[in-house]
Amino acid sequence: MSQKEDVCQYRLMIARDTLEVIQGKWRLPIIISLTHGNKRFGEIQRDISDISPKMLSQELKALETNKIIIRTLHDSMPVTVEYSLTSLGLTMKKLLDEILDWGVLFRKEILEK
Amino acid sequence: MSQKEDVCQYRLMIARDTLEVIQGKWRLPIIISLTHGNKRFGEIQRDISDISPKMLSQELKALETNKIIIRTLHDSMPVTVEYSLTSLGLTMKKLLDEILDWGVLFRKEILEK
DNA sequence: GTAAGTAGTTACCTTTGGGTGAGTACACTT
DNA sequence: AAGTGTACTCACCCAAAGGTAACTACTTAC
Repeated sequence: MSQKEDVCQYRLMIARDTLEVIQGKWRLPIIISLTHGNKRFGEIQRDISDISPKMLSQELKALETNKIIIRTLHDSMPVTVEYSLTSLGLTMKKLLDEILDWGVLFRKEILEK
Repeated sequence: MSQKEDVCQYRLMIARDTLEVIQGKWRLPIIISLTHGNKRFGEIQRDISDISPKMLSQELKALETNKIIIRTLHDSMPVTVEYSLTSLGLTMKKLLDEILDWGVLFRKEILEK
């Protein structure tokens, strides 16, 4: 196999790793919501108005497993839970920016034509 | 609603636009394959060895609809079809690079620990 | 004691995404 | 005339993703 093909194969493998983390309808929205500050369960739900508590709970767990976010329990009077990005989660900032920049471009090129 | 919340809502909307284009198991791999040069149907299939012709055909059509790739028919002796990135497809380069960079980081941080 | 807000869970159902295997249509080779 | 390579398509099936509605458990406010 040529070196060029090797590079392509390597990139395809890496892309699958990233995809495993961000795949699905809700994970990127949840991460984006958390880039705007640490949030409680209900606050994320209000940001993403059409997500059900089931999906939110499920996807938060998956993101926690992948060490993208962290769940903190506050033993205040009404027990509250705070979700925040981990240092690994924060490294997605550039990736998120590119997704948003491209989305703007796509909207300009396609959706508005 | 505060201005900060408006920004968050706007980003969530844009992210959905991008997601619509790249969502699924195969679209990013196909696009990545095409960043390594224009390819024929069979060549993409060889790059992504576990994709079925059905899925490849289906996803190529979706990417063509979104103006990410273009299908060119060559009336050579055995009729061949060449797929290539459009100018819009080429604008995904930075996004793809971030996905790959982050995948490398993720592999280092999680998969290798 | 009733309501409202916290953060979820559970069961059930539908939809979609994707897999499998076979078949098609055309041309070129032998 | 049989086989090979190109680029698919079609029918069928299953599992995963996601939606819906109801319910839980705890606390504070009224």
